[in-house]
Amino acid sequence: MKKVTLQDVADHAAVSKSTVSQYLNGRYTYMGERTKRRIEESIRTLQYQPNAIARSLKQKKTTTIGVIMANILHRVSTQTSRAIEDFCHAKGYHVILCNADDDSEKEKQYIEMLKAKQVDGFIIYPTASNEEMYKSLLDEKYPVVFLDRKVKALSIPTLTLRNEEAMDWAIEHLKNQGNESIAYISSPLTISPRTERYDGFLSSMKRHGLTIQQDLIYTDKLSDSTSFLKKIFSPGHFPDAILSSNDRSLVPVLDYLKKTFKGVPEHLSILTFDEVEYAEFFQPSITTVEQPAFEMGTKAAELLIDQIDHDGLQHLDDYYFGFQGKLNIRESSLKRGRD
Amino acid sequence: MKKVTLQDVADHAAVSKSTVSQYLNGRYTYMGERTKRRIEESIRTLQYQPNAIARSLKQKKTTTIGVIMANILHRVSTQTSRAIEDFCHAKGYHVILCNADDDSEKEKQYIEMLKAKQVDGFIIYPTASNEEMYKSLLDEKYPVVFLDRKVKALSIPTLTLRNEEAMDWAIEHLKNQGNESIAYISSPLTISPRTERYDGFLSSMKRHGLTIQQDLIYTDKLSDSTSFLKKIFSPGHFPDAILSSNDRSLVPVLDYLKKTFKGVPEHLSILTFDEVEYAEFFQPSITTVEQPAFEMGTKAAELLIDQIDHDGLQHLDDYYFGFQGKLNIRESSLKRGRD
DNA sequence: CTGTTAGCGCCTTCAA
DNA sequence: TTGAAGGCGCTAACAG
Repeated sequence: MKKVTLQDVADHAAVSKSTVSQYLNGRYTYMGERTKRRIEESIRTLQYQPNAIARSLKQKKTTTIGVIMANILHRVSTQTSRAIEDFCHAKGYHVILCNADDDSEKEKQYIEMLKAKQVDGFIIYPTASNEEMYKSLLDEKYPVVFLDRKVKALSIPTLTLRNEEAMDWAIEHLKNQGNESIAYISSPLTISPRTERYDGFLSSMKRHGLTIQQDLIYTDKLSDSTSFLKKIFSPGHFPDAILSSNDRSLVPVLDYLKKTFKGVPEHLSILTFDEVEYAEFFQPSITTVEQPAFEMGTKAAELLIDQIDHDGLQHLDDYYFGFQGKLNIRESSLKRGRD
Repeated sequence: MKKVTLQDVADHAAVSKSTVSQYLNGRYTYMGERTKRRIEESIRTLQYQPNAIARSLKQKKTTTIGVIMANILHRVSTQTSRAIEDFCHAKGYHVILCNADDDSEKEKQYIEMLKAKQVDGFIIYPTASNEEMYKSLLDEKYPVVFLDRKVKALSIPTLTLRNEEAMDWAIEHLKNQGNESIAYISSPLTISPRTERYDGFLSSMKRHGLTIQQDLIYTDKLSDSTSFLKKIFSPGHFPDAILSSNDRSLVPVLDYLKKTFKGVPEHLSILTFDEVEYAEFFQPSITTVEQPAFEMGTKAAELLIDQIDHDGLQHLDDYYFGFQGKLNIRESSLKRGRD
């Protein structure tokens, strides 16, 4: 079954290719009612479907964008990508999703491939070490939006959670609930959300007059965190609370507590960044700082498509868009849950 | 900054376009060492990047596949899509992800758009009512693979969990733990996994000599399930166990139990289809039937790309691929957890 | 109001 | 071993 082309339709309707093309692109202005009808019918009977590739070649526009994220398996990424897809679909764009796993080589490779595919723009969760690549994208006038992480000194719209602010609320809440010594667990401080949260933790602790205890702080590979947990959760050391910098770093904590204490001790508060699915159903339910993932994804797509449609990056007064976190206060951090 | 084309490279290297094209496609066989080197250098200095769109137009191949799923927010879909993406990336393919939300109109629209974009094949979570569309895909020789749901009477490779088998294991396990009266909750029986599980439930109950109590069975919109839950979880009615047909239908159950009993009563077993994130950390931890999502995604991609590469659907002896579920036995279904 | 023409950037015979 | 020419399917002037 051969593909039917514009030419076929033109033949069938006894008009020329360009007339059909006009019709397809809604340039009816000067078209005879009869021609129009004939074309319409030919299209229907031949089951003609335009070839978007050919059109793209001509128009230098693919109505496709590339999204390069760290890992779709992360809940936040999933939600963000869904929001992006929804927005794009509404605007007639398609989304090619790539998982770079925070590997800058892989990221680079993906960007190259997507450029070859002539995508109209990029939404990227930038890795730490690919500034060159990003700069070249800018040089080539590719519309780009960054999500979740900041890359300093590039005029690229960037959307992130306002980490310091959210951290401050978290600390304040913990303090209000009577927690004095607060432990902190995070993956290595390689990307901006982690450093921002960590810095925010330190400064907020200070601001609230709480003592920062270095031996209650862990910022290294989670797979090696057991001895840290063992140390801080031993008699005499027990912190009042533990603050986890994202949903992944919560896992070893819960794991350890479950194994060692058959649950969360009454006198321990838990709070984590990132919303956890079914957090309400934990015992105790877990207090979280939730990112507005849908909002952020939608906004990212909107900014990108804006750039694409006004072809070229428009100058923005501010390239940074901070989003407010939401503190979901649940049992795990409430004083009254524990006396 | 104009895009540099094959022509530019040819000019720069003082050869013709076709020679450069040869070079790009690895047809070195008869190429002079010097020409080769000149081309190499020109490409480098001009930073030439081939235009995949132009190539696609000529070759009628986009190395892009379309994936149409119900909803990426579902954990299983996320995992499957990640597996698909990984496999495709390894094979040099790109993935366009679409969320049809089990809406056959939306699905149709997506398929049309992806056809226009000339994707090389489809992986689809078919909705109930789009047989026409699927048939036309087959007629047009599009490689297609179905995931998770069966559409009868179409020769399309289909991958699903072996629902009846998994259900049988679940029932057997529950029975072994001393559960006699088992409640069942499911969304409306619109797609094959739901009907298969439901049918499996009925027949397995029978086979194990357990009484099926109609008033303990709910197969309707989850948003309306409260009165059902209220009824079965009232004194005198309480079932020994409740079996949830997927992760979504577990939510109202946990929700109700949490609100009403401040947790899961000692004497109630819970078992759900679909793995639940952090299920181990629930109190009690939840017993689940896990789908091998990665395996299924990988296999789906493999089957599809196989079809694409051997262009045209190859005849298979059997178009059905059943995958074994994994029963993750945790506290929520263990007798000893409760006496 | 409609047809002719000339590409978009690349690949692919076929000659040279 | 390399080049010239034609065409993939569509769009966009410019004529007519």
